[in-house]
Amino acid sequence: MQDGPRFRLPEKEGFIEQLSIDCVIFGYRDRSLHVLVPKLNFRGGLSTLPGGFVRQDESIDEAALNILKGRTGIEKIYLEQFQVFGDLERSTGPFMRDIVRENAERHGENAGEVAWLTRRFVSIGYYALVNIAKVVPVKSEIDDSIDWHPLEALPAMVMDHNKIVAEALKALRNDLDRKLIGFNLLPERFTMQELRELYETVYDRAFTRSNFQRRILDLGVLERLEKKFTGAANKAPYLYRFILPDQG
Amino acid sequence: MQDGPRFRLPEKEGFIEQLSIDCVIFGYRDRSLHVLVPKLNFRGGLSTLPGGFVRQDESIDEAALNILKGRTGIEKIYLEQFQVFGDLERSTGPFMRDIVRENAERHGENAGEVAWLTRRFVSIGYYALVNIAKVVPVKSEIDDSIDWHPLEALPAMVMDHNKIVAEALKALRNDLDRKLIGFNLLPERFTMQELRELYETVYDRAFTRSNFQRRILDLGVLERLEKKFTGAANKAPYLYRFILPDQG
DNA sequence: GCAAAAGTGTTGGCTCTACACCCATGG
DNA sequence: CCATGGGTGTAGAGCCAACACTTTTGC
Repeated sequence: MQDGPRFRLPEKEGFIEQLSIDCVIFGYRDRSLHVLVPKLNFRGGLSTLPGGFVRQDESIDEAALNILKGRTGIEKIYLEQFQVFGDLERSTGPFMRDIVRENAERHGENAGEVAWLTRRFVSIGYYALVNIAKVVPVKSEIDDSIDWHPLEALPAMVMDHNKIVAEALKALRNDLDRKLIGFNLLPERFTMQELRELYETVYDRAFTRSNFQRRILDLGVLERLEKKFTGAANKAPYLYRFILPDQG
Repeated sequence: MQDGPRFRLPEKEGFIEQLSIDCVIFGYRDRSLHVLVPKLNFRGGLSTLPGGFVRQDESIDEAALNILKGRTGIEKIYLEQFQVFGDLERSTGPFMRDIVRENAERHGENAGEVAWLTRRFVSIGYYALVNIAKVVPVKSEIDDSIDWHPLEALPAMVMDHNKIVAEALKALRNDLDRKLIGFNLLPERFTMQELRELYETVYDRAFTRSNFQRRILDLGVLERLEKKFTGAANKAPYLYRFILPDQG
């Protein structure tokens, strides 16, 4: 993790007002899906999803990508827009107001400059899939820390952010098989067992080893590579790599 | 169709800026999906999707519902948020600028008051399913007319609105079977043939009559009602009605 | 009774699942 | 040569599509 410069809330100019982006960054480790969650350096140490705003000169996808790059250090990242959260009640919590007030106290600045942050926001939800081993989590200027949390043990987050994660998981379950995107959660080369365990984790159920292998290989999107000799007293498994179905 | 009062573009106050909603209203008639599309009363008679903005005191779902009510006269309407359109290029067309200029010319008002409409907009796409027979299309103040257009013969629309319809259709195809929502496009009571023809229209392929009937009835969501005597020299079909799977 | 369309039953093929079997690996 | 885990083959169940057969209706 890196330390950012002195904290400063973003300024109003240059952003679309009352529109935000929240990202659910999924990683996979130890047979658990993990979510990358920063903890704020304000009282209570509240957790929030990594998020941001949309600049006037970038598309919403670019905005999401920039947020994701900034938090993971990864350039090419798989992301999917899955839902917009626009209820009235979602922003009425006291937490943004507290943040703005505390910010003013700390820096002796005019709280009015960032008062726009306390307004109601409509937020576009994106989820991202990353190879957890390649991520170097980067905390932002307003974060105390940023860590991977297993889905089963997420901290309580501000506003509706826990609900956003739940919806992201639904979307992931809906997409994983149809869009063949699971590979984004694994290293470039992986064994069939690793892939199967990933599927079992996402869908929270067992897949018969032999049948899973056949089903996946029949898709024709995996290239078989060399064997992986683990030193264990058993047959060495093959490594596989994902190859795109023709079309560049 | 009704005539609104004298045309006036909406004013900035009270809305979230640079955020809009576009609705793809699907109806079904003559074995074709139709979309309700207004034509603007400005030069060229451009067509656009029914749309609107989000008031500060309403959720995005409420905003979409209000737009839909206003255009169809229907209170209870099935709608689904399916995608956000936020590319930079989408709003760069000249058409909104023309509308604002023409409005100023017509009413001798200060174009600056509605200049906010010429800015970049991020738009939330909703699709709605309605019983076409129950809809009384209502044109807005800036419309010349509003009509149902078969999907195969949509007019060219402004900005990316044709693309929005295409994405709405994809979403509908993805949802129709999974969510059992096709009934929203039909009258309350319908024959199995009508339902099958609807499916054939949406998916643009044939379904074997007998197998379709079995598959649908096995879902256990249809109530069989009285027979429908058409006067034709053949067996009278049953009418069916959709019943919600338990839970109120 | 005949044509037309609705409703029901039956057969065959395809797919998925469970499970058995063989193979490689290192001790 | 044995224990362990990976890869492949096979039989059975379940699902789905095609199609045949029966029933109903009005002339």
